Amino acid sequence: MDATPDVFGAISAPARRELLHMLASREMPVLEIAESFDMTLSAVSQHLGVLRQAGLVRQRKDGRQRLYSLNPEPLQEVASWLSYYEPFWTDKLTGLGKFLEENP
Amino acid sequence: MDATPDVFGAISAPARRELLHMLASREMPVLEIAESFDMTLSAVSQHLGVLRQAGLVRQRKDGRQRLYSLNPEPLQEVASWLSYYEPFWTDKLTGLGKFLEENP
DNA sequence: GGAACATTTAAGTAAATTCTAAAGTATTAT
DNA sequence: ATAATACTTTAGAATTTACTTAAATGTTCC
Repeated sequence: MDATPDVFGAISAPARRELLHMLASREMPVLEIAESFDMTLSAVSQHLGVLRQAGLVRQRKDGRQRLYSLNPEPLQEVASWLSYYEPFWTDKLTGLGKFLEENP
Repeated sequence: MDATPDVFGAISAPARRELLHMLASREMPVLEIAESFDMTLSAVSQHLGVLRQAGLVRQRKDGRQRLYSLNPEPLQEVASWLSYYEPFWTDKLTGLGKFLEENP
């Protein structure tokens, strides 16, 4: 029950990144998702909960199943954070960065 | 002493993201870095250690100081992970994604 | 040499994370 | 109504994390 929707924290666990990757292909119920994982259904459900809190997945009720699907929007926060650093490695390749660093 | 250089884990802590941001401007010794943080010098040093294990910062000895600098290359792993999801949110905006989802 | 400085490492603690097993809640089937 | 299914939630153990304080290491200054 964490009120903070921490995207960076949510994607820090490899298992959760795998979950996102699975859900990128299509909407899926928990049982089907859990088949691919070497952990309890309960553990998978808990991971999905974390992703949900971060807004990275959506849940939809369909009978007794809960269908989960990817909601990639919050990843934009990561993308925009990263975009700040992108020039650093592209510049390293072009040599421009070195020039700018030496001429502030 | 974790042997795994986990970039995602390294950037998951807000304090460490701040550290990276600081070091993006220039090389700095630990004391100067720590001034901006509301924690012990020791804590900062430990965070820098985590970043170093992930390869995100470089350390250089200069007299009794250790000068830290940004090494953004490992962030490319995050960038390439993210690039997989980028089409999802751009497509949402253009409407192309919806079409592709509906016509698999 | 010894004191002051810059930093790391060690030791300990509190809190958060990740899991399991078991119990609880809906929903469907008989 | 009962039983089975699909899932969530709770409770608890084991591990990891994020700190603090204190001791240890290396470097410069006198």
